[in-house]
Amino acid sequence: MKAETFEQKVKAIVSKIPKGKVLTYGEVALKAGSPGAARAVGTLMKGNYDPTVPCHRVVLSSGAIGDYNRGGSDEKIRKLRSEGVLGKTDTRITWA
DNA sequence: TAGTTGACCGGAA
DNA sequence: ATTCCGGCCAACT
Repeated sequence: MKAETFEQKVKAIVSKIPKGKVLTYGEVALKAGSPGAARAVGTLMKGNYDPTVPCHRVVLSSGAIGDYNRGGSDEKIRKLRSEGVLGKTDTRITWA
């Protein structure tokens, strides 16, 4: 076995996020095997973004968007609206 | 090895 | 409703 870093695990999980859906950092961390490591997830993202990892589909559990290494929250929101996750004027995630 | 940092989370004032 | 605080985890220096 090899000791994979969270970076590898998180990347695999985030890349598995279906289109039109978003996960929170806490959810990703939970699936990564470490519940509560939401900060660690963000830490890895900011230093390791990948074209195969739609990190723009990862948002804060509070409903906020969070930051983005590719154009700020504005670009991130814009992508989420393109996915249909956010409304045309919505800038926050809304769960049922 | 230990210390610091950070795209967070949740509760309290 | 907004703002402040502490806590959690992993990576970086």
